[in-house]
Amino acid sequence: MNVEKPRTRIQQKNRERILNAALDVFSAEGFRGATIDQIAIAAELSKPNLLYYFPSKEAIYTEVLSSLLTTWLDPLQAIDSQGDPIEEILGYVRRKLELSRDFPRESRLFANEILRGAPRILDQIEGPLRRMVDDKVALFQNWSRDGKISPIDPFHLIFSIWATTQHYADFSVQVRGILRTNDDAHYVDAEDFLMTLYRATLTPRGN
Amino acid sequence: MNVEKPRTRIQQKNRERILNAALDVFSAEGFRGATIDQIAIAAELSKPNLLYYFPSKEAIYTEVLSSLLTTWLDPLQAIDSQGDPIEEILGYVRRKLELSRDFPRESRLFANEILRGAPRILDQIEGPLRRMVDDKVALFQNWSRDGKISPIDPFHLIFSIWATTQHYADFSVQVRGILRTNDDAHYVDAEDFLMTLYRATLTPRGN
DNA sequence: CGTCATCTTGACCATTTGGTCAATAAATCA
DNA sequence: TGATTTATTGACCAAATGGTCAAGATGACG
Repeated sequence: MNVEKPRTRIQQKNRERILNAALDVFSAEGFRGATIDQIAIAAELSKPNLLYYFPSKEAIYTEVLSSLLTTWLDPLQAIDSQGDPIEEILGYVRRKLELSRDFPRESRLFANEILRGAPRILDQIEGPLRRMVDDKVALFQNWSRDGKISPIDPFHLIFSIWATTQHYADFSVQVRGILRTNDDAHYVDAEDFLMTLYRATLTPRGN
Repeated sequence: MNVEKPRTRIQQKNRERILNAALDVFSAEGFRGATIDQIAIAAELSKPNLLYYFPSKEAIYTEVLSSLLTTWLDPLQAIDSQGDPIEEILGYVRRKLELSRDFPRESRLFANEILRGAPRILDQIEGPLRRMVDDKVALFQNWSRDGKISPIDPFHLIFSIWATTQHYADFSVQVRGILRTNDDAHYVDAEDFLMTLYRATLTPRGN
């Protein structure tokens, strides 16, 4: 998967610094809002030096974005068709929420890209992601048919999970402003709430 | 409320055109990504002419943003403490979803502003919005105490409603990419799903 | 140490972009 | 109609920004 070839350890180190700094800046300012200078400063390199490692701002951005994508979509794949339906789905919600808590920069960068119309990852969405969603949708429908979970629309179930979990990263300013908090303590309550929300919805009537 | 004083009808018309064009461009490109030229072209005016009506890009942006804000937060206020608890909350969800469908530009502009850290509306969030949320949270707690709705965390309930409804506007590219759709037909299914989701969660056990 | 490859940077360039201004055109109105 | 106010624009400017380049510094290695 990782086709990179960081020949020297200096290259290794500086590429990492740049990509990390770029994630900081891009996630906070968006692609257009970010400047090479900001990234260079954050990476503690001069601008021409940064451009020695990457040919352009665009190249840095696409590398950050694509390196993020797999990690970001992984939890969905991890849903096990052999496991207990409700626990599998709740586990997915939990993992997505953890992702929001632990990787908010990635979440915001992704959100920003989608907001802008996903110009660079639309094929990823209409390709691999769509296939994986279709796969899980079929699984959910089987679970519904077998009475393991309530008969709800599986597409919108997935959308709602994405929405509710990513909200805590993407809209964290609003969440914190309303809860009057600066730390991540509210993630505990968020998890409780989401577990209740989805358990209530997924548990078939008669249980 | 509207303290504007559009003296002539030309001013009236052109200010409207500019604000509408600005909403188009800002919601699609974000503040930094948008250029005065783009807005001017969209409004079919020359750039200096546009700057005859508004002193700066910033001024256009803040006017668009603030004119949006009241409309955006209104539905929350409309929740009636005298109505049927579950129907009131479901009605709120429905109205928020309609807002996403009918005013996606506004939703995306708002989302973008929050993503960037809400630099221009943080006081609105920590002021009026927070007060309104606190008010409704207290109401929900009363309903919970009286057994009218399930005992769930009212803050996170509100967050989840914001998240699930705005998702359809803010992430519409992703939603459409996965559903293979270009129109708004999926909003019907979305509404069904959300009604089921929140009814299942809010209905107290024993009903 | 000497040589070669890698790394770093100050100076520079072209384009984009927010914004100004003086001059002109179009309304408005006495 | 003529005078005055309002609206419009081409030309222009300064700053910001993405990117280049030649020259020098630093490492790797026999």
